[in-house]
Amino acid sequence: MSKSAMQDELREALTSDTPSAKTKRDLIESALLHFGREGYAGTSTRTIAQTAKTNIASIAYHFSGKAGLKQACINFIAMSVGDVLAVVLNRKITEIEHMSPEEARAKLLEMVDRMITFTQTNKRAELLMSFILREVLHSPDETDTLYKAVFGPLLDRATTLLSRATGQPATSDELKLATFTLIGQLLYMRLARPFVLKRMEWKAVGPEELEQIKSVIHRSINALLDDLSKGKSNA
Amino acid sequence: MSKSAMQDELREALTSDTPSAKTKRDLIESALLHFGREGYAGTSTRTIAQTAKTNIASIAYHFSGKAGLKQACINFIAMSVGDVLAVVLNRKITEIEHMSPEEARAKLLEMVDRMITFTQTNKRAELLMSFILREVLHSPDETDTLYKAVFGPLLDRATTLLSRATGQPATSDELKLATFTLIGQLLYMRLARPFVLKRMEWKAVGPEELEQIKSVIHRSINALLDDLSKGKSNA
DNA sequence: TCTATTTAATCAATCGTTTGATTGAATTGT
DNA sequence: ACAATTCAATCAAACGATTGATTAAATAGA
Repeated sequence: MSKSAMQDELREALTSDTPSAKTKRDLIESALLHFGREGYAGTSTRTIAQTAKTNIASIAYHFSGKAGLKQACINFIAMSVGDVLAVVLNRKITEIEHMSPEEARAKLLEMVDRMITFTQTNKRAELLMSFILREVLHSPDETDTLYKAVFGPLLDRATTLLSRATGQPATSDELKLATFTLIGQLLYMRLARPFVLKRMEWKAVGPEELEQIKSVIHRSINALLDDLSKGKSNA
Repeated sequence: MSKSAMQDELREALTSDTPSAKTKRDLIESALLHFGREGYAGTSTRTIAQTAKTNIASIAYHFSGKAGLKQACINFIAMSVGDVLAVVLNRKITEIEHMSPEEARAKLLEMVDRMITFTQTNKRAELLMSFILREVLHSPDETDTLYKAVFGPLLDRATTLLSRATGQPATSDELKLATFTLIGQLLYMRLARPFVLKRMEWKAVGPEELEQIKSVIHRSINALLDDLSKGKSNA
């Protein structure tokens, strides 16, 4: 079964209004919450079932065990984040390739903006990021689903925009690596939030703080884009 | 008891050659390994004791339980990483404040270089980063020890260098936030290694790949420094 | 009715911790 | 100086609690 077919099946299984679909949804929702907060090993099936207001045996019945429920969570994340990315990256790569440098830069910054807003303000984003990060930390060799459904397309679009905005070939190693520094900045700003709050003497990240973060990352990315564009003529 | 006093005590307790010191060292070493790999909840005291080649009861005896051993690991990290930083950041802040912009930029890049090499190549660094990240993810409100002993001093030095290199005041929010984007780039490049390897079609990060990473991050940071320096005259 | 789903109860296994016994090296008393 | 005692340290064994999984009976939906 192909990746997208699996996600379509999952989507249908979760969006229908059969009683079984609701139980599945509740279980995934609950598992996502607890896995993200306490980690996989730190979460008991009883806790998951209790939050989902269902019986422990439901986990085995619907997902054939705790491990299956985790995999369902991964698929769910791949699906839902894929939806978010579909909005952000609604343009196909071929469209991007015909953009002017200015247009591409604006699009890239808009995409970065959305990602910052999502990571910094969305409550569910916190759980998703925790879940993904724990998965990468614990099973770095089993991140294929997440890469193919989330990070692969994201990196593809970002690198292509970066290429259009700077005039550098999208195939160059430097540009592909630069994409990581670009995304790394904004993701780290969320991961290290406890340290950011301490350092900036903030109590929380509200609208004002969000704008400050956006401003700094914009400036950093614009500087990098300018420099990479210069490199075009230098090369 | 002050933080440094606690760490001095810990250092003495671990470096002496009494039988108890060796057992403590072995237990912390083992716990660091397993906590970093499988997480706190995912690691059993039996596994820890087995790797440390001692009895399970030793954990309760020396650290009054699993939780105490985790705290000892945190203190150990704060101590050892503090030592690493002491070498990297051997200059006092007052010395930095008398550097020329060129000198400060060179020092900043040298510091970034060391951090990249450490995070990308040091085997222990992988465990430390995993441990720290899991801690930040799971107990964001209990990261005081790590902040005060590791990230606080690091951010202080980096921001001061950034200030000298750009002419911007070290107290400005923009500069303090820029420090996070700076450090975030290189840390993320290590955290997201599974994705970096997939994207770059690398099998591992060897000397050549390390140089490519350094080159890109150097370029990104230099671009940011140039831009922030321009901002001095613009403001 | 007949299948799909939920439920309470129970399973063996593993969890962190505690126990009491044992060791050998200090410390004490004479 | 030497036996008596105390002490820190380690050990195997067992504790009650909790884990993920499973069962068979009860319930719900078509």
